[in-house]
Amino acid sequence: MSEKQNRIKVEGYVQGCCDPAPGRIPEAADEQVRLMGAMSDPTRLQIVAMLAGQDEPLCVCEIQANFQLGQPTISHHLKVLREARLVTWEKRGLWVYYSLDRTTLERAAGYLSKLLSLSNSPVAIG
Amino acid sequence: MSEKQNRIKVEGYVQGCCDPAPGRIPEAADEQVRLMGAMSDPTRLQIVAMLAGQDEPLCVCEIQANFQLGQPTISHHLKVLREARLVTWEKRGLWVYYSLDRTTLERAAGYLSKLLSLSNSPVAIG
DNA sequence: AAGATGTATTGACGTTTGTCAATATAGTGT
DNA sequence: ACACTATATTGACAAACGTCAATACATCTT
Repeated sequence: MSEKQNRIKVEGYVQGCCDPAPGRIPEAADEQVRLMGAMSDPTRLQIVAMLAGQDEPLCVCEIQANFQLGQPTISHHLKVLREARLVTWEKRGLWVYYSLDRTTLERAAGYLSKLLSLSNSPVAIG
Repeated sequence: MSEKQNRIKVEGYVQGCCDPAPGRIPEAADEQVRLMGAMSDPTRLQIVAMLAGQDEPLCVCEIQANFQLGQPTISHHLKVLREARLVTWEKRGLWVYYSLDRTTLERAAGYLSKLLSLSNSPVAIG
């Protein structure tokens, strides 16, 4: 009554050795997957970090000047960040200015923190 | 003396319209890119979330039972999480048990939080 | 109206990624 | 020794991704 031995045989061959879900499956966290994906490229994460360190928005060429990448590539990365809602943009004349969408980054940071706090809550001691 | 007009012409054609780095470029955050990459797949993020909600480690088959994916695919995702040091593993008899490496997840959460706190510090009000 | 400039879009191409089927490895029980 | 089981590894393949060159679009200047 202690060891793991709940294998289930169906019609002679093994269907699966263990029960599916332990506790509960946390929701799929669909948005979080997209956020992590948006930040999983070195260029994009650095753009996010650049914008995070800034009070004023940055125009595309200012951003581009920090990388050895062509302008279309930077534009592409900015589009990914835009679609993930990690940045907002605003057109002023010829220039387009990007800034960090802090509420979105807060959701990402908050999600990871929530995961960390899921199971180190002080449980029953008796 | 106010508008953006610092284009630099070199030998007749434009070299770049803007100065490269504003403030400072935050370090490349190499590990963070790998962490985000490891969590940018729905299956892997859900595995992380599952482990986060658990006090006891989970064996591979328990994890697999929550997905409609083959065993080699789950094994592959676990390998990615292992290499990112987001999980630790331990072999007990036939089974391999995985648990969350909280210190790594803390670094990821901490990094995002640090980005958020970069520029909303109370600055000069005069 | 015409040229120049900042940015976005398109299309192409090589690389990486997620998945599976097949196989290998290691431990268990008979 | 042999069958069985849990997990990892390998190889293949299609889909997604990062990058660039070329082009389009929008705005400014003259």
